Amino acid sequence: MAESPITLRAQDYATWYQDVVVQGDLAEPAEIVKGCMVIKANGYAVWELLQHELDTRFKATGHQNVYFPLLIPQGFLRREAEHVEGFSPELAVVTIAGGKELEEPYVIRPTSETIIGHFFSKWIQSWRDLPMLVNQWANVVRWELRTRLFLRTTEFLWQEGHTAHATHEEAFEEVLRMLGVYAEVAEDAMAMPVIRGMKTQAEKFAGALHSYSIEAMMQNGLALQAATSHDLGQNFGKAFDVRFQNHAGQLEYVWQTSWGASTRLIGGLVMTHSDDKGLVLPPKLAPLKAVVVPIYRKDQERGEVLEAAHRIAADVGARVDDREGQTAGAKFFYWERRGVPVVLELGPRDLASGSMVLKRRDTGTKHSVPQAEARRAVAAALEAIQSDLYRAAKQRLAANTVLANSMREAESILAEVTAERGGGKFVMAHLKDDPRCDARLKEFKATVRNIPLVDEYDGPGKCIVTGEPVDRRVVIAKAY
RNA sequence: CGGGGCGUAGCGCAGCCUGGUAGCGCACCUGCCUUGGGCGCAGGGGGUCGGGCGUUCAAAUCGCCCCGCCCCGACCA
Repeated sequence: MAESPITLRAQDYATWYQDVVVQGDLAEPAEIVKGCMVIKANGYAVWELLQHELDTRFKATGHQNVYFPLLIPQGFLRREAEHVEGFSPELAVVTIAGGKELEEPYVIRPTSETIIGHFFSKWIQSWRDLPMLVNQWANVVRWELRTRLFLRTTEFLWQEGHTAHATHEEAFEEVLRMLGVYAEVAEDAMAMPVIRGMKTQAEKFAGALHSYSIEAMMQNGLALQAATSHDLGQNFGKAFDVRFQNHAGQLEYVWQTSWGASTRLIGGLVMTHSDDKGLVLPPKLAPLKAVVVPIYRKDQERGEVLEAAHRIAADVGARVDDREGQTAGAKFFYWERRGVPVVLELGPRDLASGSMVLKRRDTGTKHSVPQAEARRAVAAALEAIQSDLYRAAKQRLAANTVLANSMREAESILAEVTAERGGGKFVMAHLKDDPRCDARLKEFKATVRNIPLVDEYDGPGKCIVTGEPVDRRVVIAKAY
């Protein structure tokens, strides 16, 4: 028996993750371009399914897709003080183009609030132009020091929604609406439970009034910020002079929002469901839902088996793995590593009995099914896998969430946690939204993930740093 | 930027200390054989040993310089 190409989770979780991504043919490190990755066909197909889940919901909530330039005049970033401070360290800048030094360098967009603010100011004159609801699917570049496939790469793919509204109330509704869209895609399509909440002032988006996030728990207990939605207030409106005339004829600055989710979601998908054998994909995001692996010895068997395999595959919408020169066993491992939810085994014994063997990727269980019921059996299995994966993830989240009532307690729970070793928890504690409190957590490399919108615990309590009253517990964890 | 490690076939590595025909496993190609969880046998192709300079009759191996990558730290709305 060949040795598994995948490091065991218990041995080194971070290496396991990298192995699953590479062996599952999702992506590989670009190597020749520091910190970047090549998204391979299997990974890109997952991304396309995710895009579809998101995009249809964006459109259903009234947004239209647009596209803005990759390059942004450097001066644009400086117009919003917090924004430039937050992003400057991680900018890639173009200083030479067409063989000549540019008078004003361009930055490669790390996000597009600034350039979109510029155009909003051209497009918006009247209350009749509002709300302005646009979304962009794009690539962005952020020069991070530490990269990991999908979770944090120098260049990544994402969508960024940008909206402008006449009132703060309306903008705030939009912020929560889109956070809800993200949560729905995470939970329904990705089978990944999330906690909706507000970021602390220390952790918010550079230039926002408030940021909101959905936070998921990976198998090693680390948190992953899966998507964000920002209440930008009038900050960018003022920086880019985006004004409109209200019903009374007065000029007002617009209230803006922005919200984004990226290819990072694929990393979350991997670390929510996959196992020591490799990738596990929830059926709704599996590019291939089922594969038929034919098994035969003699030429005569081969013909009969392949014929039945193609008939069944057409019936259930599966692919037949009819590659020659590879044994059935090798094919089982191949599809297992790639996360295909259901594998149907079909050999001479099955032909004789008019059945087939259905194997679930998530549980590894096999059972025999009459060929006549193939379609129904596969559909039922896919449905069961989708809901079982969600249930298991939800259970893990609950099992690894703990309460803490002092800083010492929180620290002792999280101090030794790393991405490699695992053992992470979501520590629920009362903490004031004050950068000095965030700073105390940083001493042991933890952060406030968010302040949940819905309090599922014991309501008000005393901040474990300042002793001041706060109205609910926050999520403290180590994060990617 | 500080500390550590590594560059030898597509991938993973040995060889270097003690200079003397560039090797192993996987992958790949051909043929036969096999196929219910990574088949086997036989034959075969593939290398400026990261780059430059030096020492030497002779350098993957010794010396100097340079480049790149990885890990830990710092950094990561």
